[in-house]
Amino acid sequence: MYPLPKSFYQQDPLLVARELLGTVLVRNFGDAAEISGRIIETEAYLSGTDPASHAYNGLSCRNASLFKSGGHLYIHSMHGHHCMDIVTESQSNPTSVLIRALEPLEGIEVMKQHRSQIKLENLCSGPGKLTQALAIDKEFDGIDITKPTSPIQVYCDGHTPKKIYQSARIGISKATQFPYRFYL
DNA sequence: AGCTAGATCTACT
DNA sequence: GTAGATCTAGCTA
Repeated sequence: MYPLPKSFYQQDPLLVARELLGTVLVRNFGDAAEISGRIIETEAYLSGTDPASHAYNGLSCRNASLFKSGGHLYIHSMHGHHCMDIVTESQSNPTSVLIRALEPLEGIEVMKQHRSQIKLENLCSGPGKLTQALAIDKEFDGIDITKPTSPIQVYCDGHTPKKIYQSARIGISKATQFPYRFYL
């Protein structure tokens, strides 16, 4: 069980999206409480050629975190929910990986409280659901998750996925043909 | 100040 | 599977 290093995130988002599957996302509250879940669904967003990316129309106030280096978070709100991206590559390449779904591991009772839901499969099975379950909001936009003090970390625990599926991305209106979604 | 788009969720059928 | 609720940033006037 070791945290993924900064160099891991500074690679191609398509590779990072695939390799993140099966790793463990940990939400640390500073005290004993901890929530974690295994990443089971991701999507890659590219720069330049990808009209679906929030970076496509250039730098603005809301997407500034996308223009940081790999290993930072990009949190954006929409439809009354928050979505969480991990930024990939470097400042000159505003790419990222959207975390779409987790399999709950630790802190399931706390997740249920955050979500007002009791069914396990409803806790983290969507980008807006998992941010709510882990109590992630705009406060976390732009933080560096490779720092040991970060309240959000991603660990590799040696788990290797059996089979990785790939398909078109979900919930977008542009560039829907690119198969940049990965899931277990 | 008003309008729209947007990487969604829930409850219901 | 579908409809309706939901919030915010960014744009236009």
